[in-house]
Amino acid sequence: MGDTATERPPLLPEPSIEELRLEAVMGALADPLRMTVARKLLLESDEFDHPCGWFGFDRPKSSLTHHFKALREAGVIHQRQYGLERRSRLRTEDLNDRFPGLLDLIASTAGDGESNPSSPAHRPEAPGTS
Amino acid sequence: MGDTATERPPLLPEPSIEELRLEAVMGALADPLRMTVARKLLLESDEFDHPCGWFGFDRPKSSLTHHFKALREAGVIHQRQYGLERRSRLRTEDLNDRFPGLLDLIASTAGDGESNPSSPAHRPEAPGTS
DNA sequence: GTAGCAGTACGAAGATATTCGTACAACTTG
DNA sequence: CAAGTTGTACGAATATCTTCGTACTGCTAC
Repeated sequence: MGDTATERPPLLPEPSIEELRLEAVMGALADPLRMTVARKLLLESDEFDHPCGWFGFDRPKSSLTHHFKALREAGVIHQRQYGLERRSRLRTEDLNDRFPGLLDLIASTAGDGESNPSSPAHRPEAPGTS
Repeated sequence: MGDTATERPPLLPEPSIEELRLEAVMGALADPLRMTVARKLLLESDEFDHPCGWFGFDRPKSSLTHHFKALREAGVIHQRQYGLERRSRLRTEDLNDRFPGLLDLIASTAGDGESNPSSPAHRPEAPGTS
């Protein structure tokens, strides 16, 4: 598994660093589900991209696609086309560079609202194939 | 009279510090006009409450009332009933206490979008009652 | 007392965002 | 190769937010 950067699938269209606007980012993060995505990506993921099934939401798939797209278009996450599935990753560097303190803010308010929407006996297990 | 704190008009209903939610604050700040209000209050005002005419927006009055109410209900500003007019003030302490770094974020992105919508020859003068 | 001013309350129209069902495409497994 | 799985694309209904016009209130000035 030569995990070099050049081996990765292309990046889906997204705003450049210069185009990032604080209002748009905040608008994206105003939704509880999307805030949960960003927080989970920030706290529980390392450097790997995660498919949208990794988050353990029980919403319809179409809704999830919509929200992830909103996050990408606001500049909060990267999205790559890993073959069939589209994996997401927080734009940590860009956000820290453009809006220093924002990610700390998200991390520090972790226990604020709802963490996992609903999956009491259905823990989000790793997408590993057995 | 002595201008003590007890002399001031009552505070309009607002969420307590414990009730402040980051998502709600970000939702309020997602609007350009409301972001401008918060930024202007943060950078150009001292400790005084300002009437909504101080900001120099040329929108209809009803719209301004709506936006200021949204800011208050999200917990971004205080509002007091100074006689006839309703003056606004940033909840600096509460926001810094609850979401440290947020105000710095707003201040640092000052030159991002639009600053003053329109008031070239109508500088905001102090609301002093002569 | 009368006229003028500034701002809020209320209601409705319009735009926008969210939610979801269904159909389709590509990979994986046996 | 056939079946199953996962996720996206598209479209429509719903809910919500935004915007604005109008009417009303209370103070100020002369």
